[in-house]
Amino acid sequence: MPQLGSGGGDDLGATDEMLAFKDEGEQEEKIPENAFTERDLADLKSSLVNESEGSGSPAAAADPEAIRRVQDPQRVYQEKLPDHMEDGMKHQDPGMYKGSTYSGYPFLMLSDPYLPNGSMSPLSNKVPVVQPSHGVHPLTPLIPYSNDHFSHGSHSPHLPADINQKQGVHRPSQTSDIPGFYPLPPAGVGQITPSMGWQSQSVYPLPSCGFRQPYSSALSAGASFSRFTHPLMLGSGMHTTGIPHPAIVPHSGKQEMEHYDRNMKPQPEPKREKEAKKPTIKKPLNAFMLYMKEMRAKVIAECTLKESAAINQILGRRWHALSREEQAKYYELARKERQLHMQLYPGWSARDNYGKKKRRTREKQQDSNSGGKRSAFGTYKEKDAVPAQFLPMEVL
DNA sequence: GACCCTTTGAAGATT
DNA sequence: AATCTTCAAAGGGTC
Repeated sequence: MPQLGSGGGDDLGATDEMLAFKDEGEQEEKIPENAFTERDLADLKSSLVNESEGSGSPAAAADPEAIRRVQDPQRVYQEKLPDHMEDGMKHQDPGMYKGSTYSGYPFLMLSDPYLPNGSMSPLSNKVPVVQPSHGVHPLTPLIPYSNDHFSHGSHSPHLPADINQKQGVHRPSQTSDIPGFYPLPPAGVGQITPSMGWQSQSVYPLPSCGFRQPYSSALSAGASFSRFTHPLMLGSGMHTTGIPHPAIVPHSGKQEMEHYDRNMKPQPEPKREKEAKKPTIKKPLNAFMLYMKEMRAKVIAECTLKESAAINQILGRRWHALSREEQAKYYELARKERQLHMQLYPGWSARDNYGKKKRRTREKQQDSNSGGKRSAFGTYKEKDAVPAQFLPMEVL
């Protein structure tokens, strides 16, 4: 999705987090989900086979999602508000955050599957967002340092006070803000209404992918938990500060190890020291990645698919089918994720991981890119895939 | 075993 | 400033 005036340079990457929500009275734009999810798999499979479908493909033109999008030109994904506006919206738009219970960062309210005894929070059953049906919270990666390391002390559900000192890299503008990043709402965790949980919403009321078997949340939950392999649980992903973080990837052999401090010059190391290399710090997950992580198990269960490429296509469509409110939640989670990432690894840059994934066929990627920059039209590689009459003015 | 595929978003790099 | 490139997750498939 193209960023509109992303401009980087934001204090904490706050340019992405909020979508421009239009009038409150807007008709619920959630498409009849089943109408297109029923076709997800069929469409996907056919499209996978006929990957080079023409731009005028009837299937593409008839895609309800596309129609929905183009019929709602005011839904401009890339329109995002700065933080202060976002915050303003939060307060001014109780409907968006469902009764102002969203004033705090949800992950502070998470039940903690990593409790020493493995038990869930007694509140978990009240907070769907905390305990998704399939057990993978979009902020799952945040859990480890949210509870274990943020709950110590009454004031700081955040970072150890000396973290930046240890890092040796300072971002004064951030550090001063740290205490305000994850304010616990006065209401506390117990007052989160189920309505705020997108899991509780009937986003996918019917099984998708054309499969009739109902989605089994129990199965999904079990599957999710069983497949859940968090770095913390694996005993790795420990930050140098002692804070475990999922972004820290232990030396697995696949990726090179690199010190997270890019200010340090890479030094030729003896082979024997390779084993002691520090883990790679991964990029924080963006909103869509969080959404994928959350919903993947569900799609797999619904569609009995395992191929990630196919699943991701479905998820991409579903992502666009989400209401702005629902997407906004993920943008917010992603923003918090980035904030926390920046606090934990002040010297880290996405650049640090450049070159760690070797691309075998750059030409393909260039081709795909040249086919049209990715846009709010998602999987449509060319806008012509959508009849012109459905295209927003800005696209025409 | 490493990379591809596939998605969107963020951020760095390049033009 | 606009555009391009890379990586983040995931797991079956491919080489």
